[in-house]
Amino acid sequence: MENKSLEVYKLLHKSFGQQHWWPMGGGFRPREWEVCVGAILTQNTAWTNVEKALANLRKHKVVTAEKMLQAKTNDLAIMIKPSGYYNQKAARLRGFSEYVLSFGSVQKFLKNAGRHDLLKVKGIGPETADSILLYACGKPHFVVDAYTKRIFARVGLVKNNAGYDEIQKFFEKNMKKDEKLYNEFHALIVELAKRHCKKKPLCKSCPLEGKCAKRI
DNA sequence: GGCCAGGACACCA
DNA sequence: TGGTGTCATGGC
Repeated sequence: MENKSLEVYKLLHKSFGQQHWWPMGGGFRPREWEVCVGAILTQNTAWTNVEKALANLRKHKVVTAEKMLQAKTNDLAIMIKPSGYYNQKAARLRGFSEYVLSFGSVQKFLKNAGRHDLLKVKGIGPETADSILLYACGKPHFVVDAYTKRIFARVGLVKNNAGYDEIQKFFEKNMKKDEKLYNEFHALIVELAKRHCKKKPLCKSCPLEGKCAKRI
């Protein structure tokens, strides 16, 4: 069978080039812990707002799971306020920190984390879990976000009403389980969505030949 | 001033 | 099991 998902990957990669997303990236390589925090803070939130929240956490030196548990939930909420849903996310960050430290250390968590148990942590859904497993733990879990659903439904590779697991299975079945490939693919999908949104459609220069036009 | 952004969860029928 | 409301800031 012709591998359509890989074909889309190649088209995007050819058009946009290497994305250098964390933690593989070029200049700035955040520590794995910050990748986990970013995955939680970016829930339904623009990344520019997440960066402001991360900068506040660095400014107050709340840069480890231990520090996050030591901080008061209210103080944590104020630090992450720019990322929105701050009360909810402050509680989620503390709950996640507690879970991570139950492994003994962040390094042990990164090595031994499993999707099934991660999903039991309050505030960690499928996308956040897979983002953490892929970008922090370096394990080959394909991340399915809202862009992935819209784009691949539009080009006709997944059903409009397909659920998270179904879409993830589509990619993981059709491509080799490769952490670097999944990392780059997800980054390219986000890049396509950024460049080709309702306000500034790429139209003629869209790598998917306009099939994903209108709104991604 | 409205819409949207790299979701998840509680609640209800 | 699926649909709906809620959480909330900042950029355009």
